[in-house]
Amino acid sequence: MKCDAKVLSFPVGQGMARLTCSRCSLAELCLPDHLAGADLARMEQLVERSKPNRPGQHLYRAGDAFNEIFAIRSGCYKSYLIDENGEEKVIDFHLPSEIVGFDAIHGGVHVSNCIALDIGSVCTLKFSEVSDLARHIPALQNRLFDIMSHRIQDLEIVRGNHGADQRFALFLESLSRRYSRRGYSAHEFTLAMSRKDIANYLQLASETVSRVLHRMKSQGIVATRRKQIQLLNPEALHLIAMHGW
Amino acid sequence: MKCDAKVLSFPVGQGMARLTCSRCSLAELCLPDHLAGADLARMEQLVERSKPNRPGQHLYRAGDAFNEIFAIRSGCYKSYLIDENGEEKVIDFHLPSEIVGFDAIHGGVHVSNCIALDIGSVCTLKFSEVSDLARHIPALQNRLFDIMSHRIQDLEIVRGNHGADQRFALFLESLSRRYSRRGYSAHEFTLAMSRKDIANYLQLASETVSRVLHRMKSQGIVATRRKQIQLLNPEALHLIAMHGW
DNA sequence: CGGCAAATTGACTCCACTCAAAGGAGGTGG
DNA sequence: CCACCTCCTTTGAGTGGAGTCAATTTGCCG
Repeated sequence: MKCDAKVLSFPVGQGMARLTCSRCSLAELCLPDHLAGADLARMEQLVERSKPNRPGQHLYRAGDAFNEIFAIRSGCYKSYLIDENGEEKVIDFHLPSEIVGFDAIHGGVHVSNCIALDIGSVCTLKFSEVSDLARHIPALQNRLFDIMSHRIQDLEIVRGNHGADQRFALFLESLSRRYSRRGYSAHEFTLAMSRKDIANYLQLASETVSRVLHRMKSQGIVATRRKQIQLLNPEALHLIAMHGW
Repeated sequence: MKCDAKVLSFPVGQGMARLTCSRCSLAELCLPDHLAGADLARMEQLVERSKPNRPGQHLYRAGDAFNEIFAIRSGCYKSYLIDENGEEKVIDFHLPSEIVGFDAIHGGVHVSNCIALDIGSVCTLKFSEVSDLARHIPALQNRLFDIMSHRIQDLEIVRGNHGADQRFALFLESLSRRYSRRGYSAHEFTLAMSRKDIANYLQLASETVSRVLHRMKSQGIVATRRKQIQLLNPEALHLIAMHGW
């Protein structure tokens, strides 16, 4: 269990600053958005920075007691369910600054699983402390409602009966948008998840994802090398995302 | 526009009680669950009872400013989107005690539409007032988080790549469960929505819904007369819901 | 009764799944 | 360092289930 978690959590003075929300580049996309001054300071005291997760490590599993929510600091995480037949169902992928765990407030027990797809780290917050604090800081309460509302919006809007190409194009556009908002390139990024995971998420067979990708590559819309993907023709991609092939 | 809304909202003394949360049979499924005494009284003051909605009347439309959430008192409502091609996409159906509007907190503007499918009525609550009050009543804040979390859970879990029969069976079971919790029969209820709406919601063609229904009727699993449906063999229905046909 | 919309039924098509096999990438141990 | 193994990905061929188109029946409301 030897790892440099301590170094990350409590860096040793000089040069490297302590990682606080106020210094975090993701703060404005994350929980403390619209918080400042004393409010931000109080909020920061609730944050516990965990040691990095290795690929395959779980943040939580279905059945675990719900106590905390997690703000993703780095890496890519996957939420999934195991259905009554033992089949895995990918719910969503999560990128830095996104917050996971809200689906477990109701019932007090996690219903989904969350696993790291690559090396990544999260900030951990006891939900009871966050909600207590929210009663004293309206902006924080608003922020919590806003995040959950946003999640509901996303889930409601995703529902849609599209063809395979359209679904995949929408998926790429979603990733592109989210990456670029976080300061990464909108046109070249890493697909941290396997084709199988993508397929499962999009409710397609993994072979179909391969074929879609092949079609898009042959038309010069995207290029791939290993897990890297480039969007060479975002306009064409957008057309597919809108009106199918 | 002549209707007896007034009678429903402000009944005239004798016999019929004023409709307050404390006297509402749906209270424990609705927003004021776990509230009592003075807290419940303060909460009730925020509630505004609207006049009944006629079929086809909108509670809100996409683009409307978001100010209030609605607790459904009676009737069946439908949430839907209009996509970029002008196609309607049914998000969900809502039964009494369910609360709609949470998806509009983020952005402050409604993204979905909500329409009455039959005669029904709702309680209206200004969200800003509710959230202000929630800061003083922890149980109310918890309740709000709980309801939104529950909604997220439901939306996450529904995602699934099933066959037509399985999807329809799951739909019937969901309605059955919800109706029975509300004191209605679990085995006989009204499908307030059209076949087209059901099909749209389940992401099927309406013809497919007809065929599924035909198959189930011919096997004695359900019976229909007009919009009424009876579940004659819930066990068989459950098998279909679990493992497909 | 008449007219219109919703629901059903039938015939045909097509897209995505399944099954199957080959090609690559990464990891392990000798 | 290479051989081997395994898992992931890609590619191909054939099938099936749901969609589409079209015609008919049923129910609804004036």
